[in-house]
Amino acid sequence: MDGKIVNLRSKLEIYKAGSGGGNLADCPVRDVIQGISNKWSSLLMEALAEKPYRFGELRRLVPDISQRMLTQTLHDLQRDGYVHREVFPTKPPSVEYSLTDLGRSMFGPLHQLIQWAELNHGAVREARKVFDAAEG
Amino acid sequence: MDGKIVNLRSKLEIYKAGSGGGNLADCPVRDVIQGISNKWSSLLMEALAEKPYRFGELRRLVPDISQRMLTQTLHDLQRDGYVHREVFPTKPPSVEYSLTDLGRSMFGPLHQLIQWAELNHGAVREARKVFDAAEG
DNA sequence: AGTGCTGGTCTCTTTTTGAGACTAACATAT
DNA sequence: ATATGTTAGTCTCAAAAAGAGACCAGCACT
Repeated sequence: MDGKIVNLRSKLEIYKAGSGGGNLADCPVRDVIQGISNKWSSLLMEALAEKPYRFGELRRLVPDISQRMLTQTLHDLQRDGYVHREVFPTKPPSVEYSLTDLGRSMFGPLHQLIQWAELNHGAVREARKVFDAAEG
Repeated sequence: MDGKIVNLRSKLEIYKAGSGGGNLADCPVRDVIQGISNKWSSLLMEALAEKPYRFGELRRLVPDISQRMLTQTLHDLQRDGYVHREVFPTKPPSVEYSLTDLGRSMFGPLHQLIQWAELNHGAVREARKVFDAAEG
């Protein structure tokens, strides 16, 4: 019965959940989603899901990210608890980035979305072509 | 057997899929993911998954989006084939936005991610608190 | 004649991102 | 001994994107 209520609940309620007044603006779900909805997060998560990487390896793996944005995105992913950063006292020092348990947990659904993109990028590209042709 | 090969394939390969030289830079999957990895797309998809909305309704539903970004995000979602835009010849004219089949298809995995965020935003917020306390 | 509603566009300012030089400490090559 | 490369960044400045808010046309209602 409670389950029924949950099912009937408007999907938007999930976005509002936890913000008493039904206010979308300061919503914890948005807060979390926006942390991973940026240009580089999903790509770096995808890389680190494969195996841990060092800073320079990631830079070579993703050649069109700037060093500045790589630093910053990794920092943000670490702050949100998805990524673990470990410094090894080699000379010169090396830093390894790996997914935490929380990161692996989040990567599950993220990977579903990436797989959808793999299967459907043809449809999306076709839609764009049609749209661009129609408006000029 | 083919399934085994797919399973063994590096996860990053999905991101590279289709770009012959293994080049991540112009990859169709990135192209699609970046179309929905921006500040407002997932929120508007969530709203339109509930039911079709008119422009002004969306604006009131998401009070902190600027009119300019609402126009632009809806335009981009329409271009990628997720959203249908229909103009009704009322006075003044009204415009209704709704999900297409492709949009509903994409919303499946997206919604999984949003649900993850709902379940885990506590952990993320806690991680941020710990991180911020540790570095000052 | 004035006001309001519609779904936008235009301009200006602030924020975010990108490109690239610069750092320090050590290893290796010349 | 001196030059060069490696590491993981930071710093500065330019370019792009986003936000704030004025403005628009067409019509209804008062």
